[in-house]
Amino acid sequence: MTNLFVAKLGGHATLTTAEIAKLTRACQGARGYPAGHDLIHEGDASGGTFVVLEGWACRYKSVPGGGRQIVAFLLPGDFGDLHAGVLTGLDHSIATVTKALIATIPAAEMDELVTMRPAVTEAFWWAQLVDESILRAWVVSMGRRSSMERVAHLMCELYARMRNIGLADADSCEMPLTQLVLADALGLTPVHVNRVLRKLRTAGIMLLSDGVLRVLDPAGLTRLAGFDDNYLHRRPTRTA
Amino acid sequence: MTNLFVAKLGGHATLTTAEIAKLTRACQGARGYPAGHDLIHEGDASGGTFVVLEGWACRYKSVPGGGRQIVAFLLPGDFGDLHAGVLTGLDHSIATVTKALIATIPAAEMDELVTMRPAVTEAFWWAQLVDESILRAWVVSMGRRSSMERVAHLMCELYARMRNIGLADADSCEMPLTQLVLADALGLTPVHVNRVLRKLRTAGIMLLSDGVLRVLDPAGLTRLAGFDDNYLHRRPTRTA
DNA sequence: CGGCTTGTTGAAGTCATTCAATATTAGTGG
DNA sequence: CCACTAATATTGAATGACTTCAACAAGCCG
Repeated sequence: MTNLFVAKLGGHATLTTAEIAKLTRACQGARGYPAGHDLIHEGDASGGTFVVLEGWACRYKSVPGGGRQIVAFLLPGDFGDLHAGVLTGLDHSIATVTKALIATIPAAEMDELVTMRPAVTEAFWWAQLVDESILRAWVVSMGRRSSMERVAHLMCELYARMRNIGLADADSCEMPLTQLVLADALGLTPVHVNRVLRKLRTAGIMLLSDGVLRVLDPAGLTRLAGFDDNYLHRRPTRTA
Repeated sequence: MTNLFVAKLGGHATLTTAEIAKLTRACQGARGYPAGHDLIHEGDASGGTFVVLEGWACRYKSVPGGGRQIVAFLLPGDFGDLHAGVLTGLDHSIATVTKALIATIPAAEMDELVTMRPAVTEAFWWAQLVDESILRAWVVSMGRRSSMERVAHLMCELYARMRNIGLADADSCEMPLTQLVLADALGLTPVHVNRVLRKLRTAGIMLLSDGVLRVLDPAGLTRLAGFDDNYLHRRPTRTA
């Protein structure tokens, strides 16, 4: 199986064979974790960068009162904080969502990769900017979309991202999110997520069950969500 | 008056005199704009970077149906997208909130600044990461806080940021936001913003009027908001 | 098998929206 | 400087979206 981390970066900058080798090697020490496992916790000093090789993870912030708000999903090929060496402490936590295979790149090695190789630097910049762009889309969803539109939009985002890394079929993909996790991500209650999913199901728009998303009416889903994938910035400026 | 853009970057990396001069010079061609003026619009190819020297600006995304969601406020010293040359098109718009003095740095010049000078690069990285961190805090606010907590949290954020750039008094600062703009930022209706502000006023917690925020009960406001300023990452890692 | 997590549904309540009307302020032109 | 107009602020009443509380079903793991 190809390394999706390297593939992702390589898709947005022309990497030399040496750079590819270096990035691949940095992922050698990957380790498996169970679902729901905290990789790093809010307040910790950041000791490195996590790269998700298989499975899903998420960033989240705890809220006074006991709950949490998920602020991003990390899919295979995505990585955690590059904050290492730049910011003081982590302002959020990272946890696995499913059983996952995670590589940990030490801060020093990461620094070297990011600093020394212009192509790699650019690829990281790109990834960082896309992350921020997704975050802006989340704010829009939370602020201006109804619960149904919000669910639809998240499904569109995740399906598009899965497709970008070759992990989606024509009208379905893995979506290993419990309704509780969805609620944590969407700013809704699990109960309401359940009701919204039922509505989407009975409306013949989409179906989420057993960790699989099936899109029954792609055009309808996109329209409902008000989804436009341009914010995922698929294509790089310079043609490889 | 000092250039807050240069001051901000200088606060997080040790800049040489030459670098300071270069950054300052890049802001020479500043221009005034009226309030509510679009500096760049969603979908445009990004032609440079905006630096806010005086006044306030915001990033926003339009939503199908006519409204908009503000996703960030740009205070004096803040700058718009560094996306130039990395991403395809802009996924959001930038507009002035008040009458503002804005410098426009051409993409080429920006590239040179960002790429050639390690200290400047690092400062930009830092600023970018803080922006993202603020965005995460917004998602948490929208997802998990009541309208009153949300207003309180935004006031805390903006007051803290104003203080960081030396534009706040002990218990008050400029806050040139209409209730309509606040509503666009908080994902609420203007009517409800009005009611929340009244509640905060009659509770003796804070007072927002005539473009000025007066914090009557700092501890109470912070507690209500669940505000912890560590996500603004005030201090850099390397001691200057 | 038994316990735990996840999913499902109903009924009641709350928070924020919507609609609508009026007051206040600010900006503009005579 | 005043009159006029538009933008902003304020308040009430009714509606609606989502939450809360509660109960139960279904699947999964040890």
